[in-house]
Amino acid sequence: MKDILNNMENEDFLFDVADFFKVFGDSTRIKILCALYDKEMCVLDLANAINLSQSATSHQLSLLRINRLVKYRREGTTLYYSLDDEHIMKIIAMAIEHLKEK
Amino acid sequence: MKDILNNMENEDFLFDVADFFKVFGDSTRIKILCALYDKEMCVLDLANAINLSQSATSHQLSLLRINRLVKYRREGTTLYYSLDDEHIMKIIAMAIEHLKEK
DNA sequence: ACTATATATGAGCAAGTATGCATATATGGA
DNA sequence: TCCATATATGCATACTTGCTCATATATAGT
Repeated sequence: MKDILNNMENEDFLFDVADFFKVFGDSTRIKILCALYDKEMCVLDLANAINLSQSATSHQLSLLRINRLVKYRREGTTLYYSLDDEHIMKIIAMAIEHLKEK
Repeated sequence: MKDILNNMENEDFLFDVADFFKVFGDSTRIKILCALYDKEMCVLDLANAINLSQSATSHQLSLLRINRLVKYRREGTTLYYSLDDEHIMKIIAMAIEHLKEK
């Protein structure tokens, strides 16, 4: 890890690492990701499931999209969102395990 | 994951999960954790290593302490900080792997 | 072209947070 | 006890962020 710290080029990389965690650091987004683990969902159903406004849900989905944690497919006017990467739930599961231990 | 969402008791748990990630969602704290991966360090050396004031460094260490990510041992007036859990760097390493892929 | 439905987006606000400054606390030595 | 060194902490501030409201965009049907 020392080489990561000493190299200025890699200092930028640590920002990326922090930003990556930042995406998971919000309970609304965690709820969205957990909901999508079970099945793909459209925005309104997702909003109802986590008890949040359509707008707020869409804003958060946009953030998750930018960070490539979710993807979507269109069917008419409806967008069905799903997880972009199996990897993601493993990371959340890891955190859950860690929390259960302590 | 569905049962986590539907159960109100578990809704609190999702806040804990988000809070856990929130601690990692700051580049200063990531720098501290990476620095401590190599060896235990006192506050001032740590502050110099990551180019931050003593005060700010201490504030962040306090946060890391509360969340049980770091521990310390005293030697005179000096406190030597180290990682509290081997588990922690695995989580960071997982994020790094994820970022390298995309 | 008009309307309805589903979603996205920009602006603004309130709440949270990271940092620096000043100061307090703690330990050890003279 | 007084001083020096190392660290912690309360407060103020600038910055970030998640939400709501209003509005824009997109698709499909009539």
